[in-house]
Amino acid sequence: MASEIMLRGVGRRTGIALWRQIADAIRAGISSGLGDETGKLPSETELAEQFGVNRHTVRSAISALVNEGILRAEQGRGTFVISPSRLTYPITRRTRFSASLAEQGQRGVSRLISHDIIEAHRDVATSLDLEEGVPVLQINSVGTSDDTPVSRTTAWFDHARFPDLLSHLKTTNSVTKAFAASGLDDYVRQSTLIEAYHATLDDIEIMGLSPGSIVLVTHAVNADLDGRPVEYSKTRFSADRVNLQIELGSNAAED
Amino acid sequence: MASEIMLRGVGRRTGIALWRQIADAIRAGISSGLGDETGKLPSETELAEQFGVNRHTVRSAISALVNEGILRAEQGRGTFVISPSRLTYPITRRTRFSASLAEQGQRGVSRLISHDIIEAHRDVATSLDLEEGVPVLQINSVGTSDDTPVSRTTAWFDHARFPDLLSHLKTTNSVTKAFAASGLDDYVRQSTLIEAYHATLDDIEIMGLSPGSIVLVTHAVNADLDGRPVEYSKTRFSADRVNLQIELGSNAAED
DNA sequence: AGGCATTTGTCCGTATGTATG
DNA sequence: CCATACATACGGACAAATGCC
Repeated sequence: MASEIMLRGVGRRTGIALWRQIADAIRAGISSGLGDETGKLPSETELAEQFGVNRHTVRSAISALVNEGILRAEQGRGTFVISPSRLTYPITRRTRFSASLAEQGQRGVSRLISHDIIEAHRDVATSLDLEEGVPVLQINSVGTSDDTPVSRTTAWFDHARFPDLLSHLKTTNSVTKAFAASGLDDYVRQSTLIEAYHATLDDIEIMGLSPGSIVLVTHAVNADLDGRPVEYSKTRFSADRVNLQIELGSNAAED
Repeated sequence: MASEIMLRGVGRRTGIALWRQIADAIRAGISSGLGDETGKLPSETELAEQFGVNRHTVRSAISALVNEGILRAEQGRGTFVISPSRLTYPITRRTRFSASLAEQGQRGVSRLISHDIIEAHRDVATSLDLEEGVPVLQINSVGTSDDTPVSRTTAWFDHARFPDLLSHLKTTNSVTKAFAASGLDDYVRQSTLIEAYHATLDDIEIMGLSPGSIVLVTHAVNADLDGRPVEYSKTRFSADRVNLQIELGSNAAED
């Protein structure tokens, strides 16, 4: 079926090598159902025709994707898609990190990789409704689904209000449970801002992305039921591996 | 002030030319407050040092951004930022296209550029809860803020239910008013899916983007107050020009 | 006015990466 | 594998415009 979704979209003298443009197009096409039922891509010659380039150029693109672990090339048989599907990450008033990932990917986990007590600077202070310079707990974690890193998060918490949060985080490995152990039973998503940019070197290293790939960034504030912010987080999702699903709430008549 | 936000992040042999990586970094840095109060960038020599490249390479990057209309270079004086700010587009249960744009950019308009009656195929049919193959109205429009295109939308409507929608759209130039003229007084956002990918040639032409830049895509379903879908739309935002702001609704306890 | 530092603009040549056939 | 053409990146030198002393 669908194998001419991408067709054209490559240009020259753009500062982006043709082989990378084609690699990006194939990677994007895979999530929208490129490749037949067996996951077999069109032949190099066919792809070269579709994109209007030389077969060598297509080979460079495929070679890069094989290197990323997205494709597998078998001599005499063809080129095959390895991980065909894209994760859908829900954003709701009650978004819970680890739970959401686990629902779709079989083994979704969030792993704490570093932490620190720092002074809140502008963005963090305003988001958490604190004075600049007060101590906040900053944690970095990586979200994984089926052994593939799909996101990385930096989150900040008011250290004065939750002095023992870090130790709870380490034992429970869950923000929700750590909050509960700190006496906060429930919290809701207060605001979410979404932007997108090209992966930085850090993104590339930590999430195993390829240069030039896209990162979806959410800036989120969670608040307790009184509306006081308790967590500010910045999560970078690999746009090749996840979509964001916004749930604005019940769609019954609102009044 | 802030002029070393970007610092590093360029790599070689990646298939993406250094000048384009640097152009992307500068473009991204501008929205996070690069350049001093007067909008003056560091000199070409300084930038070259910061990025660890030759001055000529920085010049290529700047030249591309001047061409995009983002920077202005003046011999003997320096290089200056022209349009410093990024638009924030809100997504709520009651998102209204033209109104939202108009609030921030002074002159936000949505312009209809083409339309057609076509047969619904899979995505459209399932999103609108119709049978595949039934006639639907498809419209293409471009959203503009301050004479700069910031988004382009393709939207589909059930032709059987709203046979006169197109003529209403042409006269009112507003989906909300056209719905009202067709007897639908109110509607709410039912679902929103967000993804991101590299700009296609169409995106580049229609929105005046540069190759390799990023497009944020929202797939949205609007429904009447009985929950029946009335509009399915796919909007592509220039990620360099807009952020998406998610409003999940009141954050009082929900039960 | 002149002199000088700073900054962008233009030219040269050369090495390497990219793309074709 | 090979040869060829063009884009990219570097290094250096100098011109042109600006602003300040």
